[in-house]
Amino acid sequence: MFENGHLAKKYKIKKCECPSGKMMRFVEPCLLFFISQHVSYGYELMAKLDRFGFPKANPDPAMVYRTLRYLEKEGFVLSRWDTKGAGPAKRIYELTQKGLGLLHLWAQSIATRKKVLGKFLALYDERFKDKKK
Amino acid sequence: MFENGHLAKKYKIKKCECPSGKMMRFVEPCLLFFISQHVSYGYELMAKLDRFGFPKANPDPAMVYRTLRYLEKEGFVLSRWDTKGAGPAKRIYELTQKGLGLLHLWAQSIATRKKVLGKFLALYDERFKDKKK
DNA sequence: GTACACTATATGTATATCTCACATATATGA
DNA sequence: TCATATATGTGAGATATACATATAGTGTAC
Repeated sequence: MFENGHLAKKYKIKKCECPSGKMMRFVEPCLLFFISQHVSYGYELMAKLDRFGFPKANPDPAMVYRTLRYLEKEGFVLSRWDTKGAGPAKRIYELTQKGLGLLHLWAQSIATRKKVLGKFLALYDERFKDKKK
Repeated sequence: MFENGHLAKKYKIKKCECPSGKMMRFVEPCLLFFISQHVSYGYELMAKLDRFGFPKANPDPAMVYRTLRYLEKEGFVLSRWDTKGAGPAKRIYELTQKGLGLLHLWAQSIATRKKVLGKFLALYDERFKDKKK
């Protein structure tokens, strides 16, 4: 649903036309980054994703697990099973050199994107500076 | 293809794993913003999109025209045919109040996303500050 | 007078990505 | 034993993007 209910109400936008503002495949760099900090596994990584704007309440396991398997298939991460700890077995992921490279690529890509958003907001603010309450 | 060919080369990422960093449905706010500046039409709007990172060389008409028709269907813009000028008839679009509202919603959403990207980059820079050449 | 480039709008389809719902299994405590 | 928390996954459908193609008016160079 809307993040800004009052604006939606003001302009009579009833249906959720949801300007999501989400970035495509953004889980990927997030997972790579977390793994670069410390080896980890799906369930743990999933819980960390709210730091980057993913919904804390009900995170979606589908994207996380599928992305992790994809990253391993392509050689960006390696996994091994951990059956030592309590509870069900965990699939522990660690970053490869190639995965580190992909993270660096993502970082540059994200920096570029941030600049574009900054430009949009600058022009937007300039255009509507008088109309602000 | 890659925006950063040298990094891709360095880490031997051959296939285009393309971290696109693109935001979902980003054409929509761009079109709304341009129309908010001045009434316009598809072909002209398409040419302006490179200001927000869309490829200048071969822009994709499909997204532009389909988004414009969607925006009109939902009442965010109005259109009329302009047969006066030279060349084929243009479909001129103008913003409605509802469309202005959607633009404001988008702006807030984009500001939020920019913050998230900033946080990612801050943590990334902190993590890899020593490794920078 | 016609071939070509430029302007202008639009659709068709394949692929990529996301969302939602569901399925499975292990350990732990009531 | 039954609910709950942990843990990993898949399937189907919806949505978004990418790439290709279709149609047509206008100006101009030959």
